[in-house]
Amino acid sequence: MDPKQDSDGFRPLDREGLVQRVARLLSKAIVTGQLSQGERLSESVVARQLGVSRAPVREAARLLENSGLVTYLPNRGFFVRSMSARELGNLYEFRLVIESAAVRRLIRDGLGESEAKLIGQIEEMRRVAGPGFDMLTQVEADMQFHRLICAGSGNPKFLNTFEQIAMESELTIMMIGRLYDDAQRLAETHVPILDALLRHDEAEAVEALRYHIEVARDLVVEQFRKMEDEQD
Amino acid sequence: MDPKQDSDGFRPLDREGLVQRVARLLSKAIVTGQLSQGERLSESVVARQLGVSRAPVREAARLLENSGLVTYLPNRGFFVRSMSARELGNLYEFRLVIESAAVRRLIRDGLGESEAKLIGQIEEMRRVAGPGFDMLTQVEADMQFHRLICAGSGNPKFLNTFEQIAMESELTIMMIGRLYDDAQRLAETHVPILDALLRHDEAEAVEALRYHIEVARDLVVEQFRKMEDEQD
DNA sequence: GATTTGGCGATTGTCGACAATTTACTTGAC
DNA sequence: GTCAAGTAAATTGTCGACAATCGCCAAATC
Repeated sequence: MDPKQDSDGFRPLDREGLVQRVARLLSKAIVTGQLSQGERLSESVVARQLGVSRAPVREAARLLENSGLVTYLPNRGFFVRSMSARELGNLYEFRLVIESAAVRRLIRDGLGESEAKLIGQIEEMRRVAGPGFDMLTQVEADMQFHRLICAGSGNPKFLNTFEQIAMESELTIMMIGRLYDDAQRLAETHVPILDALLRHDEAEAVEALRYHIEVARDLVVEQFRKMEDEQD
Repeated sequence: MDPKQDSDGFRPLDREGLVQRVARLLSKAIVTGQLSQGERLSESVVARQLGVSRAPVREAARLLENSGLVTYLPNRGFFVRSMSARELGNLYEFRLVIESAAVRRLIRDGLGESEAKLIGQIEEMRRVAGPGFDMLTQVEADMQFHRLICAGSGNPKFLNTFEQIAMESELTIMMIGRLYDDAQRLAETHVPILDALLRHDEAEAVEALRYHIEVARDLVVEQFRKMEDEQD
């Protein structure tokens, strides 16, 4: 009997716990806007709706708190995270710091197998950039590119931190609603980053990353401010 | 087991939740080495020892997981985090990235009330640097200086991220055991950081921070490697 | 004798109920 | 009519119990 090859595809069992399933449902509901920001997340209500007890719901909510999707107030409960324009700016500043560091290490250590992955991800982004694909798909393809950078950096802390704020970033983008028109253009601003990475040009890669993130930030913040004005 | 440990310098807020109290006790037990690394944290045992049920213990452990003090394996439970020399290096690299960014923003926005706090913290570090103070006090005074930098940066994400890895840093330092001899010297390497901050010299402040963190890293890693060799 | 398989003990996963706390409402006084 | 206090409803905080799962060890098989 030869044991199962533990190559790359080493996950035959999809048995994910109840907590993860609840967390995924909740996060999807939040990101897709089914739950509006500031809304209360009643443990009892969610538990009843999903047909489970409060315990796994509570743990799932705690997980989402780490991802910044919900906030928790003692003796008050969980609420869908609401973002101000200021917090949004802070989020993008933070992303720039983390990803810049990841880019530096990635270049210093050599890209390795990340090279092919990044190139492939650019292709993927172009593929889903056109109409016919929903925004969630486009956003996730975008995030995946940045995730690959952090994953390849060699320091797991960069990836961990990125994962924590990735959901938050998705949330803000989905909140905006229609970044759709600019999906194609935004996708192309990833190319200079990749080019610089392939040339092992550290300064240029960081600069391209800075430009890309600041463009995205300005786009999001601008739309966000418009929405705020409309609601006032 | 000691009945009461009310002697720590925190506010005895009765309004503090049971979860936080458990989390604090556990983290203290881990940092002070009462719980050795790799050791299992049985929910039932901890709950029985503290006279509470498993629910708050479980939540507290989840909190500690975010701080990197324990790791969680599905259907297996919680274990006290064990660190390799490699992870330790990654931790300090990460700290350098976060704190450098915080320093830059701190200078750009102006120090404000952080100035007095930082100066006062240097005094505090000198006060507890000598003999007669236990290492935990010295380490916490050190961490508080860095915490103040992140707190004053204007971007709460820097502080949040710092808090997540602060415990982890304390853990590694306490693991080493006796950084004691160098407490005085290490304390003084904070001074150049403060000086540069007061002069609003961004480049110099970052450089001083880099030097300080790398000195600390080398000290810890070196001692850590010695310990590893002894155990082999 | 080595490997597999079945059962046993222990631990985590989940649940429903009760206690503590907060919020909203009602009632009363000014 | 407004504000305050008291009370009731709803929600979170905590608990003990039961079910599902994992690791270990002995027995059985080749």
